[in-house]
Amino acid sequence: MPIAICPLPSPPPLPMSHDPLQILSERFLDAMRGAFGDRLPEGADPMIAASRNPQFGDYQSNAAMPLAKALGMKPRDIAAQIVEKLDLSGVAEPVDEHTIAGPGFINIRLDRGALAGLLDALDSPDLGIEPPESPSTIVVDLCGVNLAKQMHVGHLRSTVIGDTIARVFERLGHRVIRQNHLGDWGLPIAMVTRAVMDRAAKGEIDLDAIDLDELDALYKSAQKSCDPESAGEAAAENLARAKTTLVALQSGDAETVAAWKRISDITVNECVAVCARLHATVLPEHTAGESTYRDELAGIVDDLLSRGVAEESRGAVIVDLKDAGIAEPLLVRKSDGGFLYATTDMAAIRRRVQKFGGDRIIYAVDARQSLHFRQLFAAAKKAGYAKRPDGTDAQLDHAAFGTVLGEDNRPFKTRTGENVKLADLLDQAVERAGAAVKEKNPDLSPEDQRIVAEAVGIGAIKYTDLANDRVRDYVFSFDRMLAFEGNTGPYLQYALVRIRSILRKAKAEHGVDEAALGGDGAMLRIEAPEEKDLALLILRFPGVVRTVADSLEPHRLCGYLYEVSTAFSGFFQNCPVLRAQDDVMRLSRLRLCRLTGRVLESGLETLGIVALDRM
RNA sequence: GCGCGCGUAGCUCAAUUGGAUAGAGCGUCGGCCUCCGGAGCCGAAGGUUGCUGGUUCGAGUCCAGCCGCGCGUACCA
Repeated sequence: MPIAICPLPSPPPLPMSHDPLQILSERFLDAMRGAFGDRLPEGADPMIAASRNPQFGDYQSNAAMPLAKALGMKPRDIAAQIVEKLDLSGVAEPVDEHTIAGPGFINIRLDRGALAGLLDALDSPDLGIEPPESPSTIVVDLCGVNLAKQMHVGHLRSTVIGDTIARVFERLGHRVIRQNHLGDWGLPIAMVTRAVMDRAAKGEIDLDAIDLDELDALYKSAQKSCDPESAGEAAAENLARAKTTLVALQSGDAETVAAWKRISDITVNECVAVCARLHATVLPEHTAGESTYRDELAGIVDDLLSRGVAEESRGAVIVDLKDAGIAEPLLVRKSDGGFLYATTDMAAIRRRVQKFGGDRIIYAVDARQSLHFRQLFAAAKKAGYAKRPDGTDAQLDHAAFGTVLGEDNRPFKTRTGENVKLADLLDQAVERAGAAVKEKNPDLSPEDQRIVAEAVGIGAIKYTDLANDRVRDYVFSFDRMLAFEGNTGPYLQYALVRIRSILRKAKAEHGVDEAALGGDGAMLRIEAPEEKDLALLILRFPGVVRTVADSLEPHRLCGYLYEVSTAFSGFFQNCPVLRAQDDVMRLSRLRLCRLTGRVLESGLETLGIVALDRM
């Protein structure tokens, strides 16, 4: 098909996207083709971006500079020729002396009518995020609790970050499969199972009534009893009994399996309850314990050996990864014949890609396991376990996160060096939030205060965890996250509360129903600078959600929502809504409020943070 | 030793994946309530982005080498 050398006299009228980045990209690409024709390099990018500084317009194209070399021209001349062919009718203001600036930046200012039109188009049920033409299947590994152990801060990050990543892909219309890779197999599990069975036999515990706190204590004492350092002579015998229990468990001994199952149920129930309180979608059906792979492990190793992917070394079986640039091999079988977590993880990749149809497998796991995942991913690809039906490999990502630190900059622990129980941490946040709510809004009923405290306290913890750059460590501080100032969860919740308050009042005092504000009910008029700032931000929403999906960095959504909230505050301060000069302006501003509120609602929902009517 | 990560205002953190004059909050100083929720808004001061080179029109961002901190590094998970 021949390429049109001449610029089209008018842009194609349809389809009209509401994403300015896309519209401008198309217009600029047309202009670039018009200006340079066949000389335009393959894949030349208009490089449209929202401008950081209002003085440089609303959007800018940085296309001219990279083209300088290929075209053998000065960037400013290139920019001039692009602008010459540029048709921005119906989108942006005409060019002026500021259009080309610096080395060759092309600055664009949307015209007010187009801005309103774009906002209007975005004001759809999906807020400008259309379902993908072909949805992908995304598997998210999250939570990762261990049998007979309470959830602690380490699980907080995996659960919160993993759930948010899952929500982002769901928001974009993809199919998401959550996997809680429960640590329910192996020698440590056998130790605690043995301990539980012994105590039950002696009548010291009641298996029907035992709770996770007791199991947690038993887990620790069982570990100690097998450690020569603390148990001395008895350790060897205890360890031997644990190994015997492991064999019994593996061979399906009814009594052992029953005890193990009971421990598992208690753990999963408690985990699901904590996750529910965290407002994170982790349900019993997402549980995929290591035990569910137990029958595949021998086959995995045999398969790897028979195809030459793995080899024997020092009595163990390894996958050599030097060709992938990794010095350390992946161990898939110990010299005593036992399997390792790497073996299980290999089986998990195979299941997730080849059985579940995963296109992208994402692990929300501590950064300290980086090497393990580099090895695992390389080995899985080498073995072909990540291969999709079309022959290409699924994308494997380790969404690594840093450590939660205490005020002393050491990993967050109690004074005695124990892990902090996650449920206790949540209680404390809710209690502190409750005190603040009581002080700031004493008129709320006790019941409402309780609901608000729960949403604010939990939201504050989650938001802090999500708002920091994922891979960095961060310092846990109730005071900072509950200060209700700056980039915090409560600030976003408050911004939304104010919006909802206005909408309630609009109905009560002006009879304006919220539903009537969509579509033709209220014409948008974007005039004041604060209105324009807010409008431009709202238009960025779909792009931000996609960026989070690409980068797996939820903090980008947090930062964006914070910007929307501050822009709304500026608007709210300077632009009277209910007391606007006339009905048209009032309706326009109410609609802008509602649209802002919908972006915040959708954003908070994607972060898994509860939106409130009052606080 | 080797590998991975991090280093940005006094403190806690951003910076549209290489774009223009590095931005927020806290703290400090100064303003804004006959006004839709003040848990708010506006302003001021505060920076050699750990150091030194390099790549290019352009570097907090990429590369190399140092410095500092953290975490890993063959049979725990």
